Amino acid sequence: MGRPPCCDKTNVKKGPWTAEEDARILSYVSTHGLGKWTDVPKKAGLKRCGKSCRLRYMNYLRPDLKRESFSPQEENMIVFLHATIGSRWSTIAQYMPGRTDNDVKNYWNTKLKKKLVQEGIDPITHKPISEIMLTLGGVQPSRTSATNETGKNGRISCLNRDLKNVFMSRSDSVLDPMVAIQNMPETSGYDLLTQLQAIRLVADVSNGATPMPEMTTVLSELPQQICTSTSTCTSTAAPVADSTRIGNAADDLNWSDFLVDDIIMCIDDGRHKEVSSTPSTREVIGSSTYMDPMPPSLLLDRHELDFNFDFDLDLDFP
DNA sequence: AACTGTGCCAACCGCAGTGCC
DNA sequence: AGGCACTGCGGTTGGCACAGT
Repeated sequence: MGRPPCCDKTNVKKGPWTAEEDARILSYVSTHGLGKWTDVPKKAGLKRCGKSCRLRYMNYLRPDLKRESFSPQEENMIVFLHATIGSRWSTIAQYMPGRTDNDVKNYWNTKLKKKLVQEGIDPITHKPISEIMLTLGGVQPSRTSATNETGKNGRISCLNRDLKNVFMSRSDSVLDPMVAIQNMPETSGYDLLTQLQAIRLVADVSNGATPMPEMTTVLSELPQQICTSTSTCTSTAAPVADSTRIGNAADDLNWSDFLVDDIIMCIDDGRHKEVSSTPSTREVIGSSTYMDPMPPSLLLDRHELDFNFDFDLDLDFP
């Protein structure tokens, strides 16, 4: 037996909203505030489902919504967060003031996905498409085919290949994340551990977890130029991590920086356990195998570790 | 001008999570 | 503990606008 309908479907209007209906919702919200959406149709005199009212307000009528198109910084932000936490649009939207989950989702589906494919990156796994082809059936993509697939000039594929070579030539780093960390070159701005902690914090917050006090301390100790406090978020969405934060330096990023590699390593009581990176990010992040010192989701490959996490992480917590 | 294809975005739908009784 | 109501999320769809033929 299925779930009962949330409202009387036969007596509910569907389709585009009229200006009058919008005005009624705005009037209702200004008087009664947010919440109790099931009461809204009755009290506002609308023949709409409560869910529909909520959606209309949150996605269209909210006063803090941005109308302009997505900036390159926002694009980079979405790609990065998608690579980190998967298609958790509402979480991603929380890091983008003025954007709704629907906005982000639509933008991803209509623009970013295609853009990544054009760059030779699989939008689901964030791996190079050529690499996936190798995995699926051992097809060795030729230079020409790689060129054709990227739709451009294979620039990204070549870059990935080159990075891969560096990566593979340093198997010691690959096999032991701690060795990898020790072998890491100095990254500009602040150290790798801090970067990883910052990534973990983002993942934790996105996973609904309350950040450990020491994590927020870590962030508070980040260099001033990175953690510029420009928070002016006006979003009504709750745990708002405002801002401009990841913005600034995202300009310098290339989307290949967000590539996820084949193998990530778990530390298991000192033993190394190889796990596939293919399960969805949701599974990884939500996994009970989440363990210290570094959770699987944060055992990023060399590419990502080299990634200069030069975001403006200015996170506000409730 | 008419038709077709494509892109985009608002809205819908079904399900999961949560809190209350 | 279990049922119910409500809220929120993510996937999908409908339809409009525009470009191309």
